[in-house]
This record gives sequence, structure tokens and C-alpha cells, in this order.
Amino acid sequence: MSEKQKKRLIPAIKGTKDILPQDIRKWQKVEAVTKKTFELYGYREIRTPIFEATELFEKGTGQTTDIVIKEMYTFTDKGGRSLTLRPEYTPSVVRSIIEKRLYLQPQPLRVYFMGPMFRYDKPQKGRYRQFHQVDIEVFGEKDPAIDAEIVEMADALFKKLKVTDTEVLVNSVGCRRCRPAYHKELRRKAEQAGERLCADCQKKIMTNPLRIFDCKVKTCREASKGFPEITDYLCPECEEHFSKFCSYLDLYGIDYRREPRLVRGLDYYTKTTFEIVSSRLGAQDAILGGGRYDDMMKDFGGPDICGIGFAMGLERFISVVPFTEKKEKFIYLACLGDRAKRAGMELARYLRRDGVECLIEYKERSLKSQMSRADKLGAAWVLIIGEDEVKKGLYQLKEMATGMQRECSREEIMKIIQESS
RNA sequence: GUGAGCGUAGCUCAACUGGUCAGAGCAUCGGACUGUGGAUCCGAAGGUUGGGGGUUCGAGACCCCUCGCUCACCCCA
Repeated sequence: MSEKQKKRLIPAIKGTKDILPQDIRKWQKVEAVTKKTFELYGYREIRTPIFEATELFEKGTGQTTDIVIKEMYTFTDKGGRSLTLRPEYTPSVVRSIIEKRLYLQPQPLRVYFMGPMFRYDKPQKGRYRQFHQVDIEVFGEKDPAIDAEIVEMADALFKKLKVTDTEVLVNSVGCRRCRPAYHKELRRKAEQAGERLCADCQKKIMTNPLRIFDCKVKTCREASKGFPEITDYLCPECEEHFSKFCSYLDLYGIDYRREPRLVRGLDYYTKTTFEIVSSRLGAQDAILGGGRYDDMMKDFGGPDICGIGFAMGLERFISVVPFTEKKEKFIYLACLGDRAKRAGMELARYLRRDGVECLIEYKERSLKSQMSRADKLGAAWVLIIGEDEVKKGLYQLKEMATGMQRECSREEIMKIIQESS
């Protein structure tokens, strides 16, 4: 290896982000409030492995989805198994519930999760290759009241964190009984549109015609205006489910907009789908998205238990949460000379044992330099420890904000600091 | 995967059409002030101008390739 190669630093992987100490408080706060909120609704945390058998996502997320077709981090391990870093969470949870027989517990079963997801996408604003999601899932509750409850819970979370400029979009994508007729009609109309649809949409006619509505090409938008909407084709059961869902949202006083063209790009959704979008993000404006997936459990070879859930993009959410950091109060021990340093080390141990945050200066520095450092670091107090102080067992405690200074024993220091916080 | 814009010190930016152009401010560290912070002044450190090739007497600037960043498309959280 040449000198040049040795020196070249190894950069972070494209599409990944370091969350630095200066940003971590915000993350921790959002995570804490989110967990607390979910727990209020009876959710409990579940953690599953970061990778799974590739097949799990192929089957769960769906063979026709972009996630499976082109965005998965798939690799072969030394045992020849095809593994994939999870691109989304729902299939993992469903797998775990079936495998561990969690469905034998009283239903509905409510679980939540937080952690990194991986998608090989081209990074842009609000989209990364490793990103974080908060995810909730409910199993075994057919009542549309639960659909409304989870939207209300998301709404409550947004309000708690003072997130504004958002909009709730809702739709129903029907079920296996009513969707085929709709798809057939939609395909027929799409085929009639012919050349007015772009090449991509031509393909979607066969694979997943619902997604033609997502297309942003102008001619496609024009053409799709005349296409039938799913909500006109719902079977009585789906129709009732959707109207009850909406009436419950009304009950909660949640503003929402029916968006018949809202299509989740995942194959497994049935009946209810929804999104919360923010006008303060860029093109990737969906903070949260989810829906019902009544067939997944059964399709995975488990019992016929319905499911519903949503995923929230933490990076996107955090970017619209207002936040002012509250500074922690701590004491900086300025030591002058070796004996003082030793005394300071003992004092720091004494203070920390009772929960006082301390920083101690180990390097020989002038008092001036140490004061300056304490100020820059944001210390609330500086404790000056020199030869005289060590002899007397009394130290100079200076409050940085006021500049007031007094002589204190270590017990007095402890008392002053604990009383101030 | 496609397209556009951009890559000069940790950060924000200079350097006319290629010719002392490798600089400034902030931040860092030190000193003036060797037991007292925030101000001021002085100083130090920090860059093979993202990387590689080419054109040229000469390239940070021009050309090609590559990597990265940003934004948009696609898609999604």
C-alpha cells in the first residue's frame, strides 16, 4: 500500500448519515415522546433482527414493488443463504408473531418498533439508504375504530411535538373480493388510453394498475382523470368499513382529505390506507404512511388474523419537529498543580456518585485558560482547586452566569448544585 | 436507474477573461494577563484546491473520466 493510499480516509457510505452529539438530544426527545405516546395506547415494543431471509420481503412486501425489484440490500452469507437488510418492518413483525405464536395472546395485539431500515435508492432530501422508521402494528382487530385510533394516535403525537402544516390523506383500496373487478375496469380504461400513457404506466397496466395514479407525467395525469376510482367499486363490506372509519375520524375531530388516488406502493394493503404529508418537506413529503393488511398473516402460512399499521420516517419527522435544546448544568473542576489534580479527581468521583455532572481538567493549564474553556464548554460552575484549597479542604465555587464566587466544603458544593437543578 | 447544479482549511467564502492565487473571517490552540471566563490585540496550527488523466511554457480555474454532495424524476417513510 502506498503512502497516498494509507492516508486516504474511508468515507461514510453514500446515503448514510452520522447523527452527531449536537443533534442527538432532539432524536432522544422525539423517540422518548413517541414511545410514551404509543405506550399510552397499549403498545409494547418488539425488536426483530436487522436482516431476514430475502424471501420474506419478496413474499411480504411484494414482487411487483420497487422496494423488492430494485431497492433491497441483498447478500449471500457464508452458508449460502440469501439475506436482506430489512427495507421495511411489517413482514418481520408478521413473521415473528407467527413464529412465536404471539397471536395466542389476547387480541388485539399492539406492538411498536423503532430502528434503521435500508433501501438502495438514490439519496435526496428526506431519503437515505439507511434511514430510521417508527412502526406500529395491530393484529386481530377488524373494527374500523382501530383504523381511526391509529390515525388519532399519530395525530396526537404530532400535536405533542408541535408539528404543524401537515395533512391527513385517507383512502380505501378495497379487498380481494372487490378489487379484481375494479382492476379489470381500470385496466380496460388504461388500455383505451393507449399512447397517452407513458411507457412506465404501460407496464403498470399489467403489474399494478393502481399505481398509474401516482404517475406525475402530465399526459398520464390527464388521461387518468377519466379512470374509475376505487371507492366507487368497493364491496358492501369495504364500503361500510371505509365510511365508518371516516365517521370515527370525524368523531375525533381530525381533519382529513379523502384522496381516492392515494395508493400505497406496497402490494399487501387492503381496505384502509392513509398518509400524513407535510408541506414543509421537499418532494418526499410523506412523514407517515400505512394501512390495513388483512391477508398477510394468512399468506405467510399463519392464522387468518387481520393487521393494520403505519410507518413513520424519523428523519423526515424530526426535520419538522421544532426543538430548542435545554442545556445540562454541570461543574468544571479547574485544577492547579498535581496535588490539586489528585484532589479534583477524588472530588469528581464524590460528586458524580450523587448524580452531579462533572468535567475535570487533566492538562496543566493556566487558570485563565481553564476558565475560558469552562465558559466555552458551557459550565454552570467552575470549582477552583489549588494548593491552598487542598490544604483547607475548602474550594472556590464560582457561578459562571453571575460571576459570584464563594468558599465551600464539598458537602456545600453538593448542596448548592443539587438545589439549583 | 435518469436528469440538473455543485465540490478551495473544521465552518462560511475569496482568488478578473488560465500568469506570485493558495487567501480571509469564524472556530481551534497558545500568548499578552504564569489564581479567575465572555472583550481586544498578537501568534500558531490547519489545504498535494474531492481523486485521476489531458490541453498548456503555466490550471483551483479549460477538457475527459471518476467519486461525493445537493435537488428533482422514479418510488417511498
